[in-house]
Amino acid sequence: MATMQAIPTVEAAATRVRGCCVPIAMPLPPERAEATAAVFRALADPTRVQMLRMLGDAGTPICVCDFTATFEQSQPTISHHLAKLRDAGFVRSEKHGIWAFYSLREDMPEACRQALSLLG
Amino acid sequence: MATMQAIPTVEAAATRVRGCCVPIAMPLPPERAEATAAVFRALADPTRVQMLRMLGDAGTPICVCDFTATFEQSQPTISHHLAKLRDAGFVRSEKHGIWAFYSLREDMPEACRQALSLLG
DNA sequence: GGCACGCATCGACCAACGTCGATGCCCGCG
DNA sequence: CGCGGGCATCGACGTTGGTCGATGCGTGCC
Repeated sequence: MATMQAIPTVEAAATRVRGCCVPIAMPLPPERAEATAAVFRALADPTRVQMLRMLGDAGTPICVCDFTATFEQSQPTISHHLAKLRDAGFVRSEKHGIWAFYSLREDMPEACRQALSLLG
Repeated sequence: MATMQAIPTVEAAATRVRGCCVPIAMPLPPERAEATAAVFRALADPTRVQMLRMLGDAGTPICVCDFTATFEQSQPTISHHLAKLRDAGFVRSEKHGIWAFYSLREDMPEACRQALSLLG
């Protein structure tokens, strides 16, 4: 079945002899490629991956102080990661008195929602 | 249905008065979170996003010289991006004479395969 | 056998990122 | 009204990542 794999390769190599270095049409408009990369960039850190999984598992907003108690990182760093997730469109924050709670955005961008589904 | 959303928030805030700063159990083992982040890190660049889409659309191996002719980046930079995709498990390379062809790995890691499906 | 070509690797540079301590702001409480 | 606590912001630092020019390696061709 997989023996068909090698054929187009050699085929292509032969074709190259007179058709090399041909520019390829961009599959995505530049802004779209950048936006897609930005979503992935927000997930390119293990701490943020864990945070999103926690929010998904909990189903309820989570207090920043709980995150601070969970990870072995400083409070500013925790705030930094949460801000990244918020800027990327994954979460929103609401303040209740002294505390700030973060939760998954129910109106999350579609790209974020799909990426979320394959965390882990 | 979604009206239940606001309740646990205030509820949680009230609970916090005596249950604050409680560590959360890690949803993922650290290595797994790091591995997941690594996959996303490979996709955290618009050029690499375009490259993977091109490989998926083409269905056949693509020559490095074509990538070089496509993007407005130097040849070493193109090589660099392709190496990142190869190290992450997305693509493989084979040389035919002078040319090097890259193609999507048919035995791609599951995490990569899933991530590929939501490119764009 | 030397030459030209395609590609990978190297070294350097700058920007972006993760991390921290210090600081400032806002809220609830005495 | 001042005080303490939770969180965001700021400034600084080291590390990583994207980019390039220069170089090296292997291959096909004259």
